[in-house]
Amino acid sequence: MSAKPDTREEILKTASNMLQLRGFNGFSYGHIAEVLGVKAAAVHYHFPSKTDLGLALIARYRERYGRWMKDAQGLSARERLEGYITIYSRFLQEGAKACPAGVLQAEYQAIPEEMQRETRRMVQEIHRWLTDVLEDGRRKSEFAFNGDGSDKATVVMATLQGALQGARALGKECFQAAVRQLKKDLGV
Amino acid sequence: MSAKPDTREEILKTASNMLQLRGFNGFSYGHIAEVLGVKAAAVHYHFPSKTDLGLALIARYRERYGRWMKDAQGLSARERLEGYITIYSRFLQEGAKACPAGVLQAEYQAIPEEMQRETRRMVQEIHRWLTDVLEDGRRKSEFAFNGDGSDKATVVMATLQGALQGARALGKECFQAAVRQLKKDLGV
DNA sequence: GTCTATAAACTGATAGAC
DNA sequence: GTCTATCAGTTTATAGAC
Repeated sequence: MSAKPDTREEILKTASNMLQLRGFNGFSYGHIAEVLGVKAAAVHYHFPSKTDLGLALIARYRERYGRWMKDAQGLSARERLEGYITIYSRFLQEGAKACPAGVLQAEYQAIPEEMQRETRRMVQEIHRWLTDVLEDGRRKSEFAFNGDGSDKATVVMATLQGALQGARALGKECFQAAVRQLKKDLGV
Repeated sequence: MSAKPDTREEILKTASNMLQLRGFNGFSYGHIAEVLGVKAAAVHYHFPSKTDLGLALIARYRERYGRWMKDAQGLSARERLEGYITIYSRFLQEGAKACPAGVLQAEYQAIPEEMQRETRRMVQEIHRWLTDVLEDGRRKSEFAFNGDGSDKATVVMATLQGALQGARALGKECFQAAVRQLKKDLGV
């Protein structure tokens, strides 16, 4: 198995990297093709339009988040939060990648409408999940914070997203600093 | 006065809007020219290369921040923080604009090296200023928070930046929610 | 000094070769 | 089914008109 080159998967991997490093409008079919050693038109075979490629990327991110959330279901709120943070921490290790949702939101007005819609869905899904984790954790005294759980989820998401981007200008320590503070603010 | 059309200033205004709404790679000289009712090449007269335009934009943002910080010097830490938040709040009102630094960091690897450097300077400047405000405020018991002032500044910047972007997917309330939580976490 | 006509390179996309 | 040759439109940039 895995003997098949599976160009489609290679395209998605390459495009995902470029999206997180350069933004959706920061790479072209030509860039992807160059990495894979094919012509740009070969990429068009697998993803006819760039919108198709973008939608496939978002769908992939959503699937992964979904699978991950399902796997984490049994864990304590604290462990789930820890795991969530680890996802972002890994992005940083993989060469200062930003959060996909963050990148897409940053250039929101410059991506196709369908991608805007799917981006919204992805973000809303994560926000709902995180709200639940935080409120559950507070009920069980794993976390301590004031105010709405939904508000706190907004802060946590925004902070991790922003800190990942901030790491480009302030260095990687920026992200660890943000995580430290976030935890302090959650009484962890 | 102000009889002169001052194309240069019009270009900067238009480009600034587009940068905050669409990202640096999300607009072209053609887009700007269309808004101003001239040809794309006319824009090249004022800013020979797109890098020149980008650098002028960042310089402009830095000047404004600098002037604003100077004007705020006499104020209490709490007032300075409030003013800082208002800057972002205004971005949101002006049609869901994102923070310039946030946008540039999001597509960091896809902007010219000189712009990366100037972006870093801008972010570091703001970070230093905010660290000072937070530590000063804590000394004078205007704020209450644990940990390093620099860490806290990282969180505040990242959160506002992230929340402004998050407003695209979660709605404008997202930003107010983040501000509410930030203030709670500062004991304000 | 200011802008337009024009070119060279790139980008997204189609038609057709293997 | 998979990929290459090729095209039309855009984007950045230059040379030259007013």
